[in-house]
Amino acid sequence: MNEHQVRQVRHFNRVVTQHVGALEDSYLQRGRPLGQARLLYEVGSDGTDVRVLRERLNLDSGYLSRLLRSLEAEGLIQTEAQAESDGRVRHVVLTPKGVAERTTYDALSNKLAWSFLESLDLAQRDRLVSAMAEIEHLLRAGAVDIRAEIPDSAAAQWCLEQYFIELSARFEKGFDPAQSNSASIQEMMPPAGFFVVAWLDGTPVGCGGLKAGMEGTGEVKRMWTAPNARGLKIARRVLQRLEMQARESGLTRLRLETNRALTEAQALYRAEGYQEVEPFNSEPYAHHWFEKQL
Amino acid sequence: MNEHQVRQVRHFNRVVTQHVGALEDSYLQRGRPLGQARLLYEVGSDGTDVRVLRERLNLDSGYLSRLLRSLEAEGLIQTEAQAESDGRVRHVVLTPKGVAERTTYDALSNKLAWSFLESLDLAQRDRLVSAMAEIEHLLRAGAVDIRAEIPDSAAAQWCLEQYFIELSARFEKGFDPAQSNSASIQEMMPPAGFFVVAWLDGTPVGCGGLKAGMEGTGEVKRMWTAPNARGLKIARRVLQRLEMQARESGLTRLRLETNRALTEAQALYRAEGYQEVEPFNSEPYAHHWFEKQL
DNA sequence: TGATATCTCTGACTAGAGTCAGAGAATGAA
DNA sequence: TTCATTCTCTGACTCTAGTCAGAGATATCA
Repeated sequence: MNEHQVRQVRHFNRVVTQHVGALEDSYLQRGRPLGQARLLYEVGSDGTDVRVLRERLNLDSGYLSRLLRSLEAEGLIQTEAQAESDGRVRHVVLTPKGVAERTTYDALSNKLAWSFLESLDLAQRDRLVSAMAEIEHLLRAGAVDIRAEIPDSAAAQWCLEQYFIELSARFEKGFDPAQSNSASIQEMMPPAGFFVVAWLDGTPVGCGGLKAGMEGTGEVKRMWTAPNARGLKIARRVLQRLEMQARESGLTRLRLETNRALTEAQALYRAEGYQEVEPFNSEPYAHHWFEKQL
Repeated sequence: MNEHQVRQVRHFNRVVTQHVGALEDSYLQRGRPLGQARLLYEVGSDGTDVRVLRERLNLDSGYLSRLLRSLEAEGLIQTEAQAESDGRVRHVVLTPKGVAERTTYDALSNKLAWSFLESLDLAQRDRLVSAMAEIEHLLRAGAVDIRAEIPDSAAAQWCLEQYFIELSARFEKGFDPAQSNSASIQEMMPPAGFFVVAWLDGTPVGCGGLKAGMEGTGEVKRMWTAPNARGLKIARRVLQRLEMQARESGLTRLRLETNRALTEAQALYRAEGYQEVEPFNSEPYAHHWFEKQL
């Protein structure tokens, strides 16, 4: 734990919350409690079911109901049961006045954001905005959690499915798992193997499997990262996790094969110390074979 | 107002507050309201006068008193009148238990900060930390406010004093305002002239004056930036503000002279379009004379 | 010395945010 | 058809945070 870095993060948190706190104040200017303002914002211009609001904002149903009542009393929203659907759930829509009010809040948010940029010159604004993008990106990367999972869990299966779909699209001749060398659930499950899923904000965004073989050699299989989560170094972390597990299981060598279409994967393997070797199997979809001593 | 930038700032604010909000939750884990926790933290290991706390945290005195009472009831602090000083003000110190508790909060903060870094690799950590430093720096730069001020206001006088102190230190032969060409209060005050002070967080951090002369020519004087606020482009903004004012007053040319020790000032003048010219006065401390057509 | 100001404290109050228990209507499963 | 479940709503609370008005002690100014 690098103390200088921790101190910088703490200081940053303090400064930024101070700045951002100004948003709450500007929201309160409208003379409406924050809870109501947030709710008004969340209803959105197309309307929402009450149950969805409850879930999204994570509110007690009684509390939410009261918030809705007060917005309704102000003439900002209307709630009604929607015909043709579950008669228990109620649908909330903004009245014209509500739309106007929401627009005002939106403008306030814009104004606050602009106040961050306003007195900077153009070059500084660019730097600020890209530093912000960088931080978001890295926070996102840091929020990824890599967890062991059995390969027939729903999450793992979903990842594998996405993986196959992607291979079909990217390989010149498509991809049919049945034609390919095996990596069955059993083979990637303890004690024979190992499987990990990468999670981000409650959804799986990547996976990878390890299949133990003969003579201390394991095989890395099914490495995949969701398209919307690339650039977060997820595959690298998955791979490192598999290697860790391989070492713990007493394996001394890892092998893998890959298709020439998957250039970013090859780059990763080389960067992580895998050496290209002669084909060690007859995988029909492979063009490159790699190996690493653990 | 660049929409893309505004959107990025808003998004950043959302993401970051979400992340940082975790701190509050972790503070609440200790089973103590946030207000008390903050106060405990602010008392610090050396103790503080109650009045200072009131001012720093901006709390109502009744409210603060009650918060202190509850921390006292928990055995975390002690308040006592300090001998040898104003008998009205009370001094708060942490008990050993209070010190321990404060240390725990500190550790929680560290842990949260660390959680930002934890699952990043070393290169990513460096990038995160420097992006954070960059943002802080730019937010600080953005918070600088440049305001017109009469040059005998307390803030202006303080700046001028600091300016003279700095010149004395930096010039080879020291600096004596009496030896130097004049830039009196009258000369830098409307209608003859103009004076601006740069403010940051309620304290003056820079200044600059404009002295109108003959034939549409004005002189820029007393450009200064506080050492702890350099790198924020304050001098540039002050200069631009003076030029704006000069144009509004119908001036068509600005002049200024400077000492060879002030290299960063010369760089600024050149960057802002000032041309070095032959000496146009006999200022004894000057080595370079500049001029710009407005 | 007396008037005024300052500092801390107590009492009485408010608003926001949220929790919890249950009621009533609609829905779904056996 | 019945029984359990889901969804929304009302009523009754709680806790935190904060405001406001003064009281009592101490300090300062004229």
